[in-house]
Amino acid sequence: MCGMARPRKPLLSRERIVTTALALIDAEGLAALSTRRLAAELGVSGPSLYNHFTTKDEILDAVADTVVAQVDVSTLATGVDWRAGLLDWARSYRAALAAHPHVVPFLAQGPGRRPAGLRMADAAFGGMVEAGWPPALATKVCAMVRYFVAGSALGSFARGFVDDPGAYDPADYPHLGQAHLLAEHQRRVDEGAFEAGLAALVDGLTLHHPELAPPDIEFRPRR
Amino acid sequence: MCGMARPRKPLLSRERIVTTALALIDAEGLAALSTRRLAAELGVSGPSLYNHFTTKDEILDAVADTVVAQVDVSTLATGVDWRAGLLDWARSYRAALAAHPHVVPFLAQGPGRRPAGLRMADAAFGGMVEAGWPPALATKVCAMVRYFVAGSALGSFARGFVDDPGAYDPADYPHLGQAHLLAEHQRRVDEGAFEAGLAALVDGLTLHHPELAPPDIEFRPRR
DNA sequence: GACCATTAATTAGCGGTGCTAGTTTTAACC
DNA sequence: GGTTAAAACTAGCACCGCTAATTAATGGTC
Repeated sequence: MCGMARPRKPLLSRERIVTTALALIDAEGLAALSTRRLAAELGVSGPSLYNHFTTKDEILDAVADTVVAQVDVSTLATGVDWRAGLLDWARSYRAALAAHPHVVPFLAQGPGRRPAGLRMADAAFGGMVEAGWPPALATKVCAMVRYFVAGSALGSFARGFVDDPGAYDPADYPHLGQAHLLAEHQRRVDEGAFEAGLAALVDGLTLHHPELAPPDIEFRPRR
Repeated sequence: MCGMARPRKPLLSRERIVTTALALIDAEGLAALSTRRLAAELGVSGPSLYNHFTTKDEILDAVADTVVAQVDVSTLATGVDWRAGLLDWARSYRAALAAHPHVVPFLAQGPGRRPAGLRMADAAFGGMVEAGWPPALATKVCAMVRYFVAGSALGSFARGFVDDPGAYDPADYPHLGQAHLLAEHQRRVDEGAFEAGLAALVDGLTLHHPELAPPDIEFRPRR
């Protein structure tokens, strides 16, 4: 009779499902995202999700794409200064991923056919090529930025160590006496390492490809 | 009577469980590792595993530790040339992780209390400090190497693109016309990007910290 | 050798999982 | 107005991590 069949107005939409799923993943991790749990969060009963997505993986794909869609690639398009474009892109890329670290393992499978990931790849590769990088090298530059960003967003380095002064016995690990202090400096350590590594990467690339550097950059060891 | 209780010789051991689990993960991915499936692979019935590990996560921890135990940190201990130590460590680190990419998301949660991970962290940090790096910088150097290595082992850049000439419509992605060709050059692209990025990283660090460079290194743009 | 706690296997089963099938009601279209 | 499609539901399957209770062999102690 009235067993809650099709409602007057749809209770679900792809967008609502995706944003709720992302919130749940952020709050409780990838493992907490089950179809029943997500449906409960949406005030709906289990299999209703399958009227909007054919598979749980498809939901995850959509979640991943909305995360990548937050990356700002505008500076890459200027085409004149690849260093500035690369720095801005990498920082925005990392910010987007680090805001949702539990999604990173899924993201790192590559863009595949996800439109936001492909738009980013297109902008990054195109920007490097237009700035003068030969295509084969531009590919590698994009790859190494992805490596560095994904690795830094995948898991905190500092929080990988336990916050327990007795955890690291000096007899076993003579140099880790201060390691338990890392956790409380997480942001400083992780962001500092990312910034220092990114700067080293870009300057190393500049050093190895001086023909692409704008003429006003001078590279000498500062002694 | 004889319903297969305790056998004459133990059928399982922690080591056998771990190596079988790693093989299963390598062959079919993390999701394929279920306790029942692993037990079947070992010729044993389900819950028997819990006589040797208290939890599935504990099995995964042990798997992760055996992967990290493959990393060679010997060059880090020489203490004189941090550049050579860093390069050797990073290459061995990447080789160990890339041999088992499905374990990387788990590994990237940090060493925690896993002994092999801690031995590696101790050797890397200690090696940098002994080579002259101030501890705060040595920490960041170790972190950025982990970022780059984990990111590069997490998922192939090249195989992230679909091997289908029609997958990337030039109207949508004007610069991705050749992207479908990446898959067949996977090794060359991924390893080339890793090597180029690693070299850039190390040379960038050398550039930023000339006081730590051995005197025979000359850094000038080669025009 | 008798005894006994420990160990390592077993089966049964609980609550949770992704997903399918089939049902019911409403909306949208011609 | 009648038909088709859409969007919710319930029931249920095979699998999941893990617990409990059972059984038999081991290793140590008197």
